[in-house]
Amino acid sequence: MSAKRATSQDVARLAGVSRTTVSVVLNNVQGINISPATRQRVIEAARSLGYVPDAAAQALVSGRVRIIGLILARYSYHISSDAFILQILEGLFDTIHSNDLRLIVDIVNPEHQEQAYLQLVRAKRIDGILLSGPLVDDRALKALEEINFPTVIVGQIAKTTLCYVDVDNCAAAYKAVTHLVRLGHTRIACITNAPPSYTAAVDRLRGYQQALADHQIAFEPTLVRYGDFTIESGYREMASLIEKQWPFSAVFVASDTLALGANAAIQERGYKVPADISLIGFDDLPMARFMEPALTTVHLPIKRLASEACELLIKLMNGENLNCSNIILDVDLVIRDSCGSGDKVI
Amino acid sequence: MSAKRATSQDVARLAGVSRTTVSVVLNNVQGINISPATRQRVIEAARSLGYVPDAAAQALVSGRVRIIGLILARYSYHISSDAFILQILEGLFDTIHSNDLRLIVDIVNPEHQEQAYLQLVRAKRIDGILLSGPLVDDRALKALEEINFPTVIVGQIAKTTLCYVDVDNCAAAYKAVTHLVRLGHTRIACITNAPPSYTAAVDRLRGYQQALADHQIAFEPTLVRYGDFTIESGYREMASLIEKQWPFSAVFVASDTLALGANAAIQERGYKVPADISLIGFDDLPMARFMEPALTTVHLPIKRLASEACELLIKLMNGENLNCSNIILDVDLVIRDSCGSGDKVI
DNA sequence: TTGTAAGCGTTATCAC
DNA sequence: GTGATAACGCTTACAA
Repeated sequence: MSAKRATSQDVARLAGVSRTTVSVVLNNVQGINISPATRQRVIEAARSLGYVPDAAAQALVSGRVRIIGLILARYSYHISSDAFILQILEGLFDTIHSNDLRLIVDIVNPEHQEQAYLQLVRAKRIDGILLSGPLVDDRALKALEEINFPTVIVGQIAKTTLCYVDVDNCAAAYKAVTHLVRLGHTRIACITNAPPSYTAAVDRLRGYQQALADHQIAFEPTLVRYGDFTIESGYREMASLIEKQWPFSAVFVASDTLALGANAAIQERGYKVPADISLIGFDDLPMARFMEPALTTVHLPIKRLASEACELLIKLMNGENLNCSNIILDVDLVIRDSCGSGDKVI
Repeated sequence: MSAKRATSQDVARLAGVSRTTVSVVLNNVQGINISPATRQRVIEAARSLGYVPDAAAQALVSGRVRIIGLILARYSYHISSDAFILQILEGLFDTIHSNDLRLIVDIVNPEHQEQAYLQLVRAKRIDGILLSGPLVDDRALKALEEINFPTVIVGQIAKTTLCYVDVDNCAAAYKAVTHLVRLGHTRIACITNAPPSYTAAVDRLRGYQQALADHQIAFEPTLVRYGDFTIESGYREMASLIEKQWPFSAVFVASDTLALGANAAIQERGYKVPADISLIGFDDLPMARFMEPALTTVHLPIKRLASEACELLIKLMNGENLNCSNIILDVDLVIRDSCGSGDKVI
């Protein structure tokens, strides 16, 4: 009884009409007049049978599955400390739900994503794709472009004609470092969020360098370190920075996640933040305000980034041809307690 | 050209065989002998055409979609600070991938989850369901039980015959609080991870009380506070605890997320951890080791919880009828720097 | 060994 | 206004 699902046939039978009528009524097809009585009977029958159309059958005939793919390009062992993902999810669900869509989430290794998510597209498992994370040159992406598959990138990526939604990483980093400079710091180290193969990392580093240059501070290559998305890398690179004994009084860490690790490295070595070393982050994750000390950082509107991306994608899926209408969101500096004056150098 | 997907018909034509043969070869159907030459030709044709079977068509005929649903019962504004979710995801993907499955993620409001995820089941969008989070009494869950739909709960839930995978929350909390007692603390406060309507919260509180009782420490209702999953609630309840001036020297916070907030509340009020107040958490999230001070906590094997749950679910989906074979994983105390001796009471 | 034909549950096109 | 009928792309008895 519960075992056998009701089909539109069953509904039709119960309502005493044909399957066509059931479909027309339930999908609210315009331009066809169904008598209110019949309409009512069908709706009633559908409800009493607990009828829900079979998604596969609908997909087969309509060509659309009403599922969006969220592809996270991440090393799988990174995801558990990547709070970014959570904000994307939170930003996505409202839009997803209000459009009666579903979300398939998958993770692909940034190094060999070949085919990985293309398979979803080829099997017609998704109608559109949201790509997040450090995507470098990628053949699969090229394929998406070629077949003109609805795709939006959350973040950025070198040379592509695909839509993206992002912040201006360079400008954001510039803001952060300028804040440090204004506080009087002249020896400012930098720990990137990721290796230099990732555009976001490069852009943030560029913002750092530009801020330095615009304030007549010489760029010291020895003061920059490359992180790799993890808290651990923030800890490790900060420790290395301290050990090398190059004098500096502040650090721009291009990710709050790494800043958490950096903060621990500093304090475990007996230095105080911000008295000895000023620390500025990037992202403004929920935990930033609760770090000890509360982290000064650049606020990224990640949830909005995600929902804007999703809405853009939906337009694309509806066939609107907005070629490459990218969206760049603004960022704000959030000043808390991790930055002090730059009159002392360790 | 790229526009039109190849169908099994196309492959058959190119290989000079029938669609049946294509299906048999590509699905590696046993018991049917196909000449190696033919087999090779089919495979070759499929590759050269970039043929991937249409998932909807396969689903329609096979009755299975090869998709698992991960349902997160959360208030949407909680998810961005719920690092738990990330660990679940990380734990899931390996199993998902190696079984050629996909994952639909959805979030439902714990208060009215009616129908929300049942719709996925009814529309046959998923073959099995993984439920995480604070699930209270729930009609939809009853429905799943009735139709015997493959379901595994990550966590626990009152009165259900559904499978679950969890830790012994009570025992884990007992371990944490006993650690505090052994350190000499006798005035131990408690902040739960969630309101008392959630089983995990109640179990952890019970462990706390039991540890107290077993060590002849009187239970003080005024020393317990209820959190609500968020960092903010940890901060708020800790602040309230301090304000009330009830003497205590240690706090058991039944969630690392809340412990982060609690830690900030303590330090912002000029108290030191652990010199003035000892703090012990629950979960051992990746960030716990990097808190200032590094947080002593109970390690929950969340990734394993997730992968075990997934494997159990796969068995269920394969029709193995292991009725209610629950799995309870062990937890370990992780001693770091947030607990000191209990000889002082604030 | 390979091919033919039926059917999965919808939606959509037309006559009626 | 409503109801047959044909797709959609695949798997699988069954026949050759």
